Amino acid sequence: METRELRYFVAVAEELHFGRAAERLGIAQPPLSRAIQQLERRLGVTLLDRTNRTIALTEAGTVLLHEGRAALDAVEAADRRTRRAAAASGDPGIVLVTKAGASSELLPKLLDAYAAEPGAVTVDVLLCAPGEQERLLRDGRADVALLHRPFDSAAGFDTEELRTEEQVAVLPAGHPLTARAHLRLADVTALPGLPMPRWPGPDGTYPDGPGPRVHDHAQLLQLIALGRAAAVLPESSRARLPRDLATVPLLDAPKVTTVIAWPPHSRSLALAGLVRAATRL
Amino acid sequence: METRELRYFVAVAEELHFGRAAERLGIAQPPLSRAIQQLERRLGVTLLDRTNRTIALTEAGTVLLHEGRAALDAVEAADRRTRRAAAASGDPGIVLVTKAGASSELLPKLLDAYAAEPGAVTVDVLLCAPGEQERLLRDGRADVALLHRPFDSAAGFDTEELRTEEQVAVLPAGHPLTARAHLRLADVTALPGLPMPRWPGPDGTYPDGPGPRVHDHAQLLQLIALGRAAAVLPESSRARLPRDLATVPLLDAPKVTTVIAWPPHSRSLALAGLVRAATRL
DNA sequence: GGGCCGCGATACCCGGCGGGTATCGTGGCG
DNA sequence: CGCCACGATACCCGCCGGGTATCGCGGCCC
Repeated sequence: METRELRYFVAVAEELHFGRAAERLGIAQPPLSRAIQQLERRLGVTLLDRTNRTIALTEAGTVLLHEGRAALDAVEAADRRTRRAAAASGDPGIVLVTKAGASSELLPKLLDAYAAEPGAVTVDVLLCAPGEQERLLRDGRADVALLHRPFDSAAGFDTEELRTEEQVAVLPAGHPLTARAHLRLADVTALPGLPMPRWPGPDGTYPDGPGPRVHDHAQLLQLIALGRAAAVLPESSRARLPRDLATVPLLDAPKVTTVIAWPPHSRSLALAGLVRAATRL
Repeated sequence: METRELRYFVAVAEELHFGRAAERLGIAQPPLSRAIQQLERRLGVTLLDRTNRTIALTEAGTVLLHEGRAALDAVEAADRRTRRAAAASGDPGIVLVTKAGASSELLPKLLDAYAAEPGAVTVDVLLCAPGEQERLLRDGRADVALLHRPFDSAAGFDTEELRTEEQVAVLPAGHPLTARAHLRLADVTALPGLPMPRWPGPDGTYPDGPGPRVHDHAQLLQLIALGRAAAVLPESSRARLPRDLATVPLLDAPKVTTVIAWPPHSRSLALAGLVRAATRL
């Protein structure tokens, strides 16, 4: 199976429309139809149910969509990491990715601790939207990530736990609940007029619900300040909250564990040094 | 980057010889030379140092060899799992792989416990040589594995720990040391005339040393019975040892943890059921 | 209910590229 | 010093990936 075939199939499976998929791929529709047919013939498997107007994934097609995405990520990672290894030979810098707005106190400590080690290389920090880190790590744009379980999934990576912390409710300053010494999750998840915001899932779509749609930390904070939302965040994020927001400890929110994660087959000495520095913090 | 190019490069990088690599790939040597040149040009990276008689991997080439193998495994897994999903639609059986000769009491219990669950599907058991399991799991020939840390690496998989056990020394019956109530690692690793056997590494080559080369459990047991080797094995393997072998508890050997492992992006309900059954044992 | 439209499939053509054979250039080694 | 081993180059061919034109068909709107 060639990566070109995989790319084509993933495009069709995601769009469920040959025309749009072809456009996305920058080719015409007929070659795409033929390519998918050839793929099905070579696999000996029906991937799409064509009901002559619309198409749907078969069971096998669903499997190939998932596995194919993972495979394409792996190929892309091979490409990118090879390029980087050649470009930066002499200074094989590390790219660390983390959620924008998170780990605001841990990250500087980690960077300082690692920089003090003998033989430390430069560490580029990449800040990204929540849920994007795993993808960057998988497809080679990053070498190591700070993840926050249980929000982020560390499946498929090697990890070391760095710290565990409680969560707090974040509310507009002056909200009645800010007078309370502590809250329970149920108190904040169903506040009238202050719905919990919705984050996009791994596929880029938003779940249904009343809350405003957000895709980064700054957006979220602004919405809370405007009195349009409430949120539950790890207590370490308190340090970087603007003054017009208030926090209240939560008694029953799940704890958040910060982990450092890297692709399991990494062979980089520099990465090993960074992980060592992290675990010693 | 196409998988064809990756396959070609991996072959050349492993053989370090264009002629042999071409033979292995079933093509002639000139197209292979050209393909590698094209790959290098497209990546903008030198992958091989050609000293006009012999070739060596550059730094970037080493990276591409590792990442490329992983990527090829992922593509192969996509192919195989798709075929299996289509072929066995209706009975999407599970393939479980474990080291031949290990987990001899745990495995039947697990299979029985799972078979008793409602909705259980057939589980095919695949026995393989030590160190092969990870590869089978990665390239889609198996869905789930029983691994034994620290011998097997569970890097890149999701796991659940099932049990932890001590190790014992395995010696020919009648050997003087079998009279002792317990031993230390140092007592058995440097026995005159009874060297520890050598296992092949992930790349198929054997480390240097005096011990005989073995590649499966049965071989190992026969060599011990012949008085040509000693071994250190988990105590659960005692149950299936032939009578002409004796075991002595070890005080300072690392404990062995049996884990059930599966690819992190699995979506199979049947697999989830098997894992649940395993954790309840 | 009929015609139009949207969408996937088919037909056919072309150019590029993957693969083959023949041969060269050049170090290493006997 | 000359042969040999090995990678690179030159050149040719056939296939396949991609394009345009068109068909078949079912839904939908008037």
